[in-house]
Amino acid sequence: MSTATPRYRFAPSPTGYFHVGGARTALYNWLLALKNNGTFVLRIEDTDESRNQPQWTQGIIDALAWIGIDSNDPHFEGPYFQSTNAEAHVAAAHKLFAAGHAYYCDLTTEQIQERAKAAGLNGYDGYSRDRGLAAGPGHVLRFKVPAGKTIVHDTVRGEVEFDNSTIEDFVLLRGNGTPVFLIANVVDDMTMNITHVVRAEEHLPNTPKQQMLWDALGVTPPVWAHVPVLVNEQRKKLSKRRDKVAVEQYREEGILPEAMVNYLMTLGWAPIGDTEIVPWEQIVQEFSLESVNHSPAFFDIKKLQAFNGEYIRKMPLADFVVAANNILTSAAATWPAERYKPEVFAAMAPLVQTRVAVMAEVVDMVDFLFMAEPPIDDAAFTKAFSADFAIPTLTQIATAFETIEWNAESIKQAVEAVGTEHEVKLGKLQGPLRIAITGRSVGPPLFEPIELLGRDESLRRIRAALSRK
RNA sequence: GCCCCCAUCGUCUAGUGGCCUAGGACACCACCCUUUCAAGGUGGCGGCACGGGUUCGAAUCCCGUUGGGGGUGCCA
Repeated sequence: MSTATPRYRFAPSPTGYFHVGGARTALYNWLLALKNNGTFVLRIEDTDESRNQPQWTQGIIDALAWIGIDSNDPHFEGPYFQSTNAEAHVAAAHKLFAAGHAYYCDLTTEQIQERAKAAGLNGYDGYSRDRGLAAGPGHVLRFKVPAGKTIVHDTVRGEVEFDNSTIEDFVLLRGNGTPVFLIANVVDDMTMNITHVVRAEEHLPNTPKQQMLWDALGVTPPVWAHVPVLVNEQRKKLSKRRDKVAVEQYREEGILPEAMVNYLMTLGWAPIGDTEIVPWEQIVQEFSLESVNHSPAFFDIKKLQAFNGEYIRKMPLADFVVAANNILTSAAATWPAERYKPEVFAAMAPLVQTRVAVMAEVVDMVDFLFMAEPPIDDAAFTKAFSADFAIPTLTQIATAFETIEWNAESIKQAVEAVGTEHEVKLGKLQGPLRIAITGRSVGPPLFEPIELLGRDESLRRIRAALSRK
């Protein structure tokens, strides 16, 4: 509740690739820091014995940078590592013990369960509260939850009341003396002078416990805010196991960071007016925690892609060409690298830009220009060549192609002339031609790429298709 | 089981007691445009979970029901 510079924090654990839900939480904290001229503190919560991998930390920093959270920005502070502060966590726990707010217990998990079962209760019953145990191997330190109620003031949800009798005496220090998340998290927030804790709703049940810790340690708790979780189509919290949640994966597919950020911000919140596609600056200006929804939001990949398509179309052509070149020269390319011709793609780019929702799609859109033998879709081939006009018109088109001036306009005219003669509309007529040239039944407009491909290669492909039958 | 949160078109949302005959976006459908496919344009389909209150008046306030979700670790 400090009146000084607000300090927000994002505290992920480095247990894998970066989760879109984490991205959203980070974004909230970041934009609040920007909006209120505060600080965004990155703290890596790496105290899990087994699941941490150092390389994930860099992954987090890279992913944050990708969505615009720049570690060089003056609003950014960190990263800090929770494991570094283990001594402070233990010290705080000892302080709690010394002050009578905590006690040691030697019961094993199995014994606790047995007792609970016998008593018809659930969870730990406070058995060791008054046994006066000292620290020792296998003794956990538990917090002595006081009687009464704990009221959490949550910026997004209002007041949430918990009856302390429903909260068991939770563990602060493990049997081996190491601190547990609840205390580590609180002590770190304290030492880092965090004023606002903005995190996902799954932490709401932890909050009364943490608030009791702040109180017992004699420090005013921060402002709490719990934003709703992101869910999948089954309305379950997004999970690494069954859902596509890796930010890195979306990046690789060619989701633009601006689109990802904009989309994420429309989950649980909406900018003023009838437009959802808005610049980040506007979001920073209009956003408030008080206005975020209270219910979980479905992370809809289709809509993300629609946003992305719109962002792609809004890009200046030159930027689009650069972005596409990155994909086209990456491992995603389906042709030998030396066959790629940037100038050929550049000529095609305007025709491609309105036709892709994610950048990865440009590969299939132009592959026939760079592959020596683009594979032919058999079903599409059979269908296109089953028309009785197919062979005669295509044959005639080939003949015309031998002598016409070689540019898109006259190529189009030549094809149209054949269509007029056979009374076949251009839409139908181009079917066999398209298959012959591209191997597919759909794609970008045909005549420009035919020009780009060149007379000889175009004729070769048409004749190959003709003799395929 | 227990604790907590939540509830507007299929989905994301606008809406903070009269401006609501409930607005927009994605998806879907139709038409226009058109060189296939897109893009663009126009139009359409479709919603306040239910039941009680409060009020002159309720999507908006209260209670209950139902339905969802989260948590319930010596994980974070």
